[in-house]
Amino acid sequence: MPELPEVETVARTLRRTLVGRRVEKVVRASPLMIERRSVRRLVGQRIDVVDRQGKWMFLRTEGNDVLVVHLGMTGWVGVVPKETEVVPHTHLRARLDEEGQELRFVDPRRFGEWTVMSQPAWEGRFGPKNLGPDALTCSPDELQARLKKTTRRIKPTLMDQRVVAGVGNIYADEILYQARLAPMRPAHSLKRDDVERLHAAMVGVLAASIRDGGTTIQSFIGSDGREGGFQERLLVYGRAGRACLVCESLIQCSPAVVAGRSTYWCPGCQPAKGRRLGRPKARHVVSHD
DNA sequence: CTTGTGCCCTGACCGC
DNA sequence: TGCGGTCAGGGCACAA
Repeated sequence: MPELPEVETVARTLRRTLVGRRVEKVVRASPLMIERRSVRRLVGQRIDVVDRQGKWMFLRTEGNDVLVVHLGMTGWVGVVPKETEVVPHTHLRARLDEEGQELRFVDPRRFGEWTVMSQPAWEGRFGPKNLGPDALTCSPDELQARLKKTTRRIKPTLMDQRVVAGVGNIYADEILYQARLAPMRPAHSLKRDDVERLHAAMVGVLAASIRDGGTTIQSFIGSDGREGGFQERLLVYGRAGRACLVCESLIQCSPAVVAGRSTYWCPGCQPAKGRRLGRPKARHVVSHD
């Protein structure tokens, strides 16, 4: 469930609590998720930088290695006092040079990733061919150029991390709703003003969620132990059968738009291609300020 | 190229 | 109270 805003929330906490510290000793590393060679490469290294691109975190060490962290669905990473209770599914405990502090990685579902690799290996795996520009900093022009190249529907395209990095199922629905675009519209059919609305909605929704510390639906907890607040501002996700807050049409839910993934949208505000949009409403994009 | 399916995995939830 | 079934979904492999 962590998407860009949740990962950014975690990254900001790690910049405060982990950057500049050295991993002195790994107390425990579960072979279920963490390779021995990753542990070997990490021990003795200082974490210098926490980068984030989309849902991926890249922690650079002084030895020019990269600790790749993905939270998957249920991942949690953070720095805690070593006495802190060890919760189930804690896959890594590492002692830091800061007295009594421990770096921990927890992931019940094990959809996450925790790998230490060399810089060249990192470049091979996360080059521009494999991971698109971060959704927060992708320009409207770049977004349009990327959407133009494919006949796929806009929702799966937006969720394709090679196209733009950071948007998952929940935010895709919120973004398309605010942009008044039907999720099944072919990506290459979007006109300039469609893309401009899409870009504004994408940046607006993601930034608003970051300000709220992310969305906590089932499980997301920040590195500082706090839940997010954006779940209270979701306008379509999870609202199937309820009235649209703008036009009062019933919110639809279908798993058919993206294979196996639930998709929520408003048939009134997000008409399929061919139907004209209704009278534009100045306040359609709900302000999160 | 596209779409669909299934897998990984656990916990929350629902109906009986 | 308990038990089995279903669902959730990020990323990926694979088939059509």
